[in-house]
Amino acid sequence: MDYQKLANLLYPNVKTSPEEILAKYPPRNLKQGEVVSRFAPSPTGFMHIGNFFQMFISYSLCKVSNGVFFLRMEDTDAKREVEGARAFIYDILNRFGIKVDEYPTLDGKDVGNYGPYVQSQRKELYQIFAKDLVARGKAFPCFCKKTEGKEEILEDRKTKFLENDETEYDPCRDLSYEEVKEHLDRGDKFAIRLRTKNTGKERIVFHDLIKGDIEAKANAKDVILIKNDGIPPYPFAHAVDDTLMGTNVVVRGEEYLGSTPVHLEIFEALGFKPIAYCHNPAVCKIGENGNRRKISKRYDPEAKMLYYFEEGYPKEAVLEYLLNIINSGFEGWRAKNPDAKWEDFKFGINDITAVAPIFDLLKLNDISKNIIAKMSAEEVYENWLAWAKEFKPALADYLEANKEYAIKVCGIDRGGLKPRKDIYKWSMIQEYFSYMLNRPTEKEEIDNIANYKEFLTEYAKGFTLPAEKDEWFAGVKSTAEKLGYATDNKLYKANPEAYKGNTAKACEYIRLALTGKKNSPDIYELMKILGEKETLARLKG
RNA sequence: GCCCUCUUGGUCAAUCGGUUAAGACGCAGCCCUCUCACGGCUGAAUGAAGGGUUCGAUUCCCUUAGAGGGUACCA
Repeated sequence: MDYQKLANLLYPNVKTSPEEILAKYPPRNLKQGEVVSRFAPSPTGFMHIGNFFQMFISYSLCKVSNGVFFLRMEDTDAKREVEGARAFIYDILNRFGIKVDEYPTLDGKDVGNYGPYVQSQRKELYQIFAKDLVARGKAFPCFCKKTEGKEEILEDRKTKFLENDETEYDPCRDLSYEEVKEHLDRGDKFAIRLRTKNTGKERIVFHDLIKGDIEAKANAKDVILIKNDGIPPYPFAHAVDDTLMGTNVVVRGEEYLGSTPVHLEIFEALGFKPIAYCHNPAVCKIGENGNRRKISKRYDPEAKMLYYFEEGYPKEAVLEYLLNIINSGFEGWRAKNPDAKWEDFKFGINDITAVAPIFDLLKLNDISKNIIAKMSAEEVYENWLAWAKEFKPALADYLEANKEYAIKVCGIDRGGLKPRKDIYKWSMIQEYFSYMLNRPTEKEEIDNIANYKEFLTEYAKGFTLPAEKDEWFAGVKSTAEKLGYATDNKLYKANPEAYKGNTAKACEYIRLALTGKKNSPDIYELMKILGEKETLARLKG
């Protein structure tokens, strides 16, 4: 069989040789240990935490090694493309401050020397390598009926392939030149399949950066290299693209682990050096049946990366949380370096998690609380305002019109050694400090509380806001004492019947009058921010 | 069915043959205190099961179980 002749029959217009292409993509000039990796999303929807998780591992490996991180748009499946999805990918990356070294711009230009970075623009490249494979007898054209639905494919395969799991040789692998020509003359479309060299008995070992050495059965299927629409499915595109682009670590989801032997054989057939793999597990949730299940956009709002912005989580909180579940070294590092930026964490390749983590919103909240607790009142205000501008314009207007006051509110119990840690997302501040932004409503119920009115009437008499907290507290105590409240808690506890209540009770009344709530930050601090006039108005009801 | 991966408290997890099996979140209690929070202290809670190997297994090996993934002209 003259394979070269066959190749020319299949691809009469492809004249370029693989060598010429390879020469155009010289090896990158890298120092020892520098990682070249990529984020290769399909523009099929809104960015999912799983994509982001995987991207973030890839990005971190590049960053810690001072390597190259690039973006490749995998848009070979035009049917699944969703409008706006491309722009959305860039939007999320930008929001999180993820810097990409090489990428395709939205209007189709390339930044970087190893493009095109959009797969749909690389069709010729794939055909050059496919033709070469045919010419060397390592691949062949397949004219089997293309099927639309999965069932049909499987039905088709049942009759086509052996059931013994040893080999899956395609019936077209031994078509003669004449038979191929006949098909072509009839106008039949062809796919290209790999002519596997294996017999189903061979085993291979490959190394995974997370899981270590993995032994598996070598590929023994004549897998598709080029679909009959001329576009390669993932494995062939991966081999060609990542080789030409100089990728040296491929970070991808665990779902690819099983097909790695296929990829390895394709690399070998092409004469390419294999690339290191890092198969990361999926982010999970506990399902209704108590088992792990992949976190899903449909059921879990937190699966969508935009969710964190809608809710108003600081981006650092989300990133740190992810680092926390990606890399077991992070939390310890954070404990030792409480004030360092997350960017300074030395991401250890050996510490990447091998177990599918269960997403824990409570932990995220905790990390977020600590991050927000370290911010100044001005920073909180700016973040809150930026969030409101995007998601709650009316609130943004209020915040801008009352900037000074709003900053004071943001500053409540902030700073100092033991800052308050209640707030973990911007969207909760408005409700949290609602009583500072508006007078409390639902007064009637409060007014009916026993002794409430009596105390406040007395307390409001001649009320002035002292300059010192001690003085203020003395005032509260004096009113309380006058009305028969205990100001010494030990005495009160020993004999509660003798009193109307204690200082705590008195403070509760004041707090209710000011905030409408039984819990709030320090009363005196609130009074100072509200001002004497507003405080008095609220005390008088 | 077959193939691959994973399995330490509720969650994230440390240990890389010898520890009273760290730490964080969450939970409970106590202290502080004008409430709540913060902070401090204390506590409950973990090696999937069964076999080996070893003086000694959470750690190494095997079996089983469970979970996840794959088994497409999807990625």
